[in-house]
Amino acid sequence: MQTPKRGRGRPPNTPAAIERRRTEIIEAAYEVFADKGYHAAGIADIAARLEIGHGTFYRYFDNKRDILDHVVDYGVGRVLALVVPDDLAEATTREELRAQLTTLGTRIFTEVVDRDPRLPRMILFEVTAIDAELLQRVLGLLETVGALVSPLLLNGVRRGFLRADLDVEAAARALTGCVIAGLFALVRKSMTTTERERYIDTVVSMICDNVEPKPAQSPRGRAKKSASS
Amino acid sequence: MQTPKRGRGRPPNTPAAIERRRTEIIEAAYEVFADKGYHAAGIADIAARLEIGHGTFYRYFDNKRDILDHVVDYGVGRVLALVVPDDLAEATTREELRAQLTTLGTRIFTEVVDRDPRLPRMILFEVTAIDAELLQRVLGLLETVGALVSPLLLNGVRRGFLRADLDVEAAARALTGCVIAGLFALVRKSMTTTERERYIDTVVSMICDNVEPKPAQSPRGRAKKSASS
Amino acid sequence: MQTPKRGRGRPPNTPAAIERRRTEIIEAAYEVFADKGYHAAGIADIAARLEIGHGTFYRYFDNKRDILDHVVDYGVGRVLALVVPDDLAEATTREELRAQLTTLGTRIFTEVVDRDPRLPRMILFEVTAIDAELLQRVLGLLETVGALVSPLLLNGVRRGFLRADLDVEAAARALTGCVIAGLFALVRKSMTTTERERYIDTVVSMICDNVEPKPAQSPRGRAKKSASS
Amino acid sequence: MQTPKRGRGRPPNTPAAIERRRTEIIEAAYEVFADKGYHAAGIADIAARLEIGHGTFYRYFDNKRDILDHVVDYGVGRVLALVVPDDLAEATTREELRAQLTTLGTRIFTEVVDRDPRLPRMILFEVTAIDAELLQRVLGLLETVGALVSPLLLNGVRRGFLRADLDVEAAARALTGCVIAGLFALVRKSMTTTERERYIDTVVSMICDNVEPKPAQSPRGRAKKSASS
DNA sequence: GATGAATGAGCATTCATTCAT
DNA sequence: CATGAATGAATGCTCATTCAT
Repeated sequence: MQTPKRGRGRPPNTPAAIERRRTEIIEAAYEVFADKGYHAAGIADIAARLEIGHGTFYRYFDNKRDILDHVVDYGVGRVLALVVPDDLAEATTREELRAQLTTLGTRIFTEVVDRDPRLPRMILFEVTAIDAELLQRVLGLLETVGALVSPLLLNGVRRGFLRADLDVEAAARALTGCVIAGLFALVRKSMTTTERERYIDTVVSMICDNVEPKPAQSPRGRAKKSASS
Repeated sequence: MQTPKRGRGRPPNTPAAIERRRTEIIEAAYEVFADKGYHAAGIADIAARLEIGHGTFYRYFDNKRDILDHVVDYGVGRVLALVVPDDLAEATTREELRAQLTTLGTRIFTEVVDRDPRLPRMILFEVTAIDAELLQRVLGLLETVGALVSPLLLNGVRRGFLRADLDVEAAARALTGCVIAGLFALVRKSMTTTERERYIDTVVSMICDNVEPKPAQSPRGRAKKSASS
Repeated sequence: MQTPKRGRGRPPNTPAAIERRRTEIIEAAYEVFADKGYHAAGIADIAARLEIGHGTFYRYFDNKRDILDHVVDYGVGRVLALVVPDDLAEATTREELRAQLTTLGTRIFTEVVDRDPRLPRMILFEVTAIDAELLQRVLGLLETVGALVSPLLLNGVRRGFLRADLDVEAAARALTGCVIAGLFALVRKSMTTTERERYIDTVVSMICDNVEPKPAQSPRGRAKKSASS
Repeated sequence: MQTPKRGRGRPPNTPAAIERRRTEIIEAAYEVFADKGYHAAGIADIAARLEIGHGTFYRYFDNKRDILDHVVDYGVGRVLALVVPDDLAEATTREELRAQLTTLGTRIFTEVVDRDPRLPRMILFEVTAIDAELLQRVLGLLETVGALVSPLLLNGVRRGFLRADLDVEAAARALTGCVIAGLFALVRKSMTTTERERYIDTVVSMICDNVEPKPAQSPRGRAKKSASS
């Protein structure tokens, strides 16, 4: 009955090999958690996927909860690697910024989501339910991501192609929210390329083409803010 | 062999009383789930909170999962009751819309969140992790809420105080995302009134003061929109 | 949700009415136990079948175990009524006995089993598993039934158309066993009329055409027993 | 949250050891079920009897119902091992058959029952009540046992020392029934050796000394059946 | 008398974790 | 180091029984 399945028998001795094993386990755990959810998944599932004994798991991680932190790192790392990278070049025109943000958005929805649609669900919904600490961690992560956008906006304000009185922090958070809403939508059901593009355009425009409120109906009032800047 | 002794019997006999009891249990479950999380919570906790036998729970709900649906209804109902209500009056000017949206945002962050900060966490993070069905349900709910905003925007477009080419659907979704980001921030840590106000202002402005992009590079060319407006 | 189903509202006041109610409950219990088995059946099932409150059950019977005794009585009573009755007339010839036994057997397999195939399963397999007492009771019942046959055989011996040295008790028990085997077979799967007849004939013949063993191999030896009789 | 401390770990690693453990558990389950009955018995009882954790039980069997099949195998195996074995030698005379059957009967009542009087009760009354499948299984088993006798009888018919028109199938079933009746009697109360012997003799004689019905007693009457039919 | 709301003992089952091999 | 056998805390759920109405 109990197939006396042989372990892999690849004994990691060197520090490097140990690290490799840890990574394997994390990846396996990611897969298992993504497929079945944290609670429904068992350590045995993870071990089975690697064809290692489940006792072995505990040689690399303290407990089930412990590995989750690493899985989050792994997942978030994957996102950031694909999204954040390079083009930190400061935009010099509104259109450059528009292009930057559009690229960013496209990447998130394409690179990330298409590569593994379970990822956003995993991070946003699976992990956040485990305990307060992980929730805070993920929320902090999102905040951090938002913080990455701030400089771009600040640069726009400084260079004058974004409205001078823009609350950069708030706008960055709003932008993050727009991304989240997009992810929510994708978790819910897939979107066509056109839908994605239009959504991204709309959001980017909300940032880039956001002008100071005109003195409303009031006839000849000069824009007050331009003066103050 | 079996010695089930007691049977005190405080009997909700009338349909009304039964409904009351159901509500009590739902509220208790809400509290327990909000405090300990769905998985950590036991039926016994819910029963204990009401000082009823845990068998009684099963007279009113089929099982642990069953009540969760009702808890969601209860939670969502609370939100909607506070937020959605009346002011369906169509805005006739940009400033009216701005006011409408600002009020809406303020309500969400104040009425809802201040009344029970656990509510958004419960709905967004606790419930969504249980199973695919509930996840879809919550996401659908958010979509629905977004759909409620569309008419407001569409009205603005029709009346000419929102940019003519606005993708109303996308903008509504973006707006929803901004709300979510705000809730995320509030789940993470409380915000000062000023912070909230500034965030709301920023978001509302992103919608209301979003103009059609100028012909890009073209130097000092007059904004075409200004002409059309 | 809980359809507040009204009780029958037929309040048994007179002793006769009370007895009628008891009988109703016993019959309902018989049905329920026969359908679902004693353990799988609940008091609620019995009550539901009669559309009475399940508390009412306890006004007529002490507990679940208690009613089983009555159900057995009811079931056994049905059998006996159909099988045992009248023709106690003493057979005067082997053929008369043969006819008597054949009739008896036919009745058991036809009247009883055809009328309710669940009955033998109920008595033999359901009830006997409950506890030692009921097991003994059913076994005693079978013994009793066997005892009813003894006189018929004894009569045969006395009149000389059954072998003189027949162990009447043992034969009666054997005959009972043959009936039981038949019932087992019927519980297992239905039998054609022909199969039944052949089985009955075979069994009856084993009783009626059972002669004293000849002195074994010894050729023409006189039957010793005939001398002793 | 989870503090599953222990993990002593006496490890049946080899397939042989695993099988041994399985057998231990089956035996323990047999004892427990025989003593308390299936429903009254708990997995904990079985585990306690072996002084193992009750979680261990589930390493070897899927669930409570699962092991019952094995317990039946175990019980039936014990019976068959003691009863069925060897002497397949074909009888050449009626007396040899008589001896064969007598031996068989004696074995059943002595070897089997004396060794563990609970066994027949277990198989016939405990197991058959669990569910339809097990009931059918046991009944099928009995049928099979009956089928083992058929050849013996058929042989007798062929050799001419059993009546030529014997319905071998029916007779085998009847014989099985006689054995069952004997077991019933033994479950009810013990029998003296003499009682057993007389019962066996009577039954065996019913088979071996069963002759074709004479044309009845009626003096010069032609065989009435041929006439009347 | 009838009712059914309430009750909680009881139990099967899961699975993270330990540790002897 | 790796393993997986053993473990038992923990929990959802059922249902016979009681008793206030």
